[in-house]
Amino acid sequence: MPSMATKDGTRFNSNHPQFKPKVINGDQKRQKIEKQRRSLPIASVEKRLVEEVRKNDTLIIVGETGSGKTTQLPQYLYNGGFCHNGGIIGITQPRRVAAVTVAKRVAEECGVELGQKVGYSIRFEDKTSMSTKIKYMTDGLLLREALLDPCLSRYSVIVVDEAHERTVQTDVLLGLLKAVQKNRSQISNGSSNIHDHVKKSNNVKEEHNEVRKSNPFKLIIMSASLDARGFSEYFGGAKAVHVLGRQFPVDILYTAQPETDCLDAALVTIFQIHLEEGPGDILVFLSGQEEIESIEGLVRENLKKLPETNQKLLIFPLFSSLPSEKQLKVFTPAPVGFRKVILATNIAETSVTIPGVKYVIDPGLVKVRSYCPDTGIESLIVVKTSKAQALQRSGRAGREGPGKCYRLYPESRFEGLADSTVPEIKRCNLSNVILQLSALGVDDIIGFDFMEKPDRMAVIRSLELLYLLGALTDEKKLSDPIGHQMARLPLEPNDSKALILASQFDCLEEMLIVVSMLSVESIFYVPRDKLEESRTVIKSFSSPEGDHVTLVNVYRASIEYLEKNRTENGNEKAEKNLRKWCKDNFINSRSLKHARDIYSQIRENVERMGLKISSCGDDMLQLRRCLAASYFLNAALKQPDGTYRVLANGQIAEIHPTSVIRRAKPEAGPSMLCLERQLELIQMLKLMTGRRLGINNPGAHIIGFFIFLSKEQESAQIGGAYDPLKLYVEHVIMNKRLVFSLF
DNA sequence: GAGCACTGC
Repeated sequence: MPSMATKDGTRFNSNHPQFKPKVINGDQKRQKIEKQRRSLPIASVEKRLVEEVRKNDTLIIVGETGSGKTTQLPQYLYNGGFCHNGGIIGITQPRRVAAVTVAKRVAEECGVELGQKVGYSIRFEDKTSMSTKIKYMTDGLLLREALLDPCLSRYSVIVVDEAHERTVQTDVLLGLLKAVQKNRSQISNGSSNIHDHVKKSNNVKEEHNEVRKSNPFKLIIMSASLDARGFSEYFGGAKAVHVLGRQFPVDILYTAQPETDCLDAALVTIFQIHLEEGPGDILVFLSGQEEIESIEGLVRENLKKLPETNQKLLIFPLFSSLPSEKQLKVFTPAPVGFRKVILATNIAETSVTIPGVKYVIDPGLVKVRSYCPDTGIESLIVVKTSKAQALQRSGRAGREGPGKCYRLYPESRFEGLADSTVPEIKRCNLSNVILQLSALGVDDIIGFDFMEKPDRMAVIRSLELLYLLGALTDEKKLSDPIGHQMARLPLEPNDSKALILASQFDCLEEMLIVVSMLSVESIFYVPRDKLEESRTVIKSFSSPEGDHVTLVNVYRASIEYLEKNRTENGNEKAEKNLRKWCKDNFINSRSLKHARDIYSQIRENVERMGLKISSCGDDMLQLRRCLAASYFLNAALKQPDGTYRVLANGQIAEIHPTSVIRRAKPEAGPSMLCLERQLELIQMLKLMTGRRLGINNPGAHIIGFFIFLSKEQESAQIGGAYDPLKLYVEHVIMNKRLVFSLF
């Protein structure tokens, strides 16, 4: 009889009819939950943990997977009286789904309605109320809250969960929390010297929360990595406690020799497991969509060559841009006698947990974002994983029972890997971080107390951009009103600036669409086998004015479809039909929905700021000018040989093959636009060193990543006080001066 | 004619 162990250790027979789940009454349910709670590893140290928090203002908790720290600790603290005096417990998560699912679970455990004592708050969704005491949220959201209330005066405890992931948001938050803690302890000691900015921006709340603020502020950092030293040192030698986890043992296997062809090695290993090992699904970690799709083809091909009885292997690709309905398929259990193989990116490392996985194949590579401060370009590169990451991957095989992990490299290579992944803050563009910190009153970014300092040149680059966008003054303070407005918008600085400009040039309605669409993952999704068909469909949206206007067309078309459908079929049906419409038009409906959410949020933001919202109808000239003015650093010149050269750094650029202006290669004619992100990729490939470009290149066409102007237009009177061409050329010159003075 | 890892406000 096959039997399975449930999470709480009870055993049940999965096939026997009498064990089908019965409707259980409330009391039984409570008892079951209580039993589960008590069986968690962390339960045995509840008293000690509460005591440690009472004794220490900052505590590091290292809890392995399955310890129950995320759901239990906040409840222990609540019961331990940490919400007295009206303060609340905030727990931050790097991901939205985690905040939501954990909050739901804890509300259930507490036997309360979600949104009352226990709630969550994420972008677009706030399930909290006046009575909420335990609040789960994303770390980014807490950062936004800090802009309105820099002392975080509502909170008596903040728990930063998954701190080992070291996202940009976590790192900024840690620095901020450290400062808040210092400020609040000074206030409670009566020696207040809190920053002026904090006082000014918080006048009303200050009085309101005076009582609470005098309470000490407890800070708890939770990490899954075994090494707590870094966090402890950063927080002045804070105490660290360890909580055991609950994981099944995973056998680690290495190859004898280094593999030359990773894909081939992965392929061989898949079949080796499939043919020789017992039941259990296989999870393979790959670097990206391309790799996944090619290995998928190879597995299918090889499978056909096997005897029919051995062909019972089901293949599931899994990556973030895959439409949701295809992603969901990995959760359906394999039919009896079948085995699943999941070909996944990093998404399966933390974000998605797939039941049934017993075997993990880890080629030891990962695609990461990297940032080159010299060129200011972000790109994606494939690098070796860290030890911590390899550990995280192998752990995916031991969720439900003992498992095996096949590392496709020799053990000696493992020893040579970095202990942990380089924190994101050291490999990304910092302009948004700096904007946020400036809004919090931090003027000296280089001196800010980061756990790990970002590259100095990267800071300078980003300061430069913000200065050129008009967000910072000469004194590196946030400018009024532009800087303050930009900091309030949840967008990239360039996009925020585009909105502000658009409000002055009567095209804010359209710019709202553009920045919303630019904020989401790629809007078109084309399956490999439908390449030809997609081309004609997508063409129906494309505008000779460029990719931005094309995005406006897509958005408008979808809204028009939705609204017409709504009046005929009602809201729910209309949304359903829209998803079908998206599929027919090769649009990723998840991305479109996301864009619509962002649109409404940003629209509300700009309304509150008092920006004028008007539409330019079908005349997109001003819209393009505003884009050129905000993305001026991407301005490039067309060379006589047909290539483009970026003015700000002299790099050779090319128009992306998916751009609607790829073919047009802008002749003299209307201005053209194309997608900045796509060009950045090409730009990266065509790096040019050395020679910097003269502005007065005869015969050259000025091109933005966003705007093309022919020679004729360049000399023509653009008129009015607003001249985008002049504007960005001036800016570029200014930028060059700045850059050179820094070298 | 080429390709975007994963999050987040």
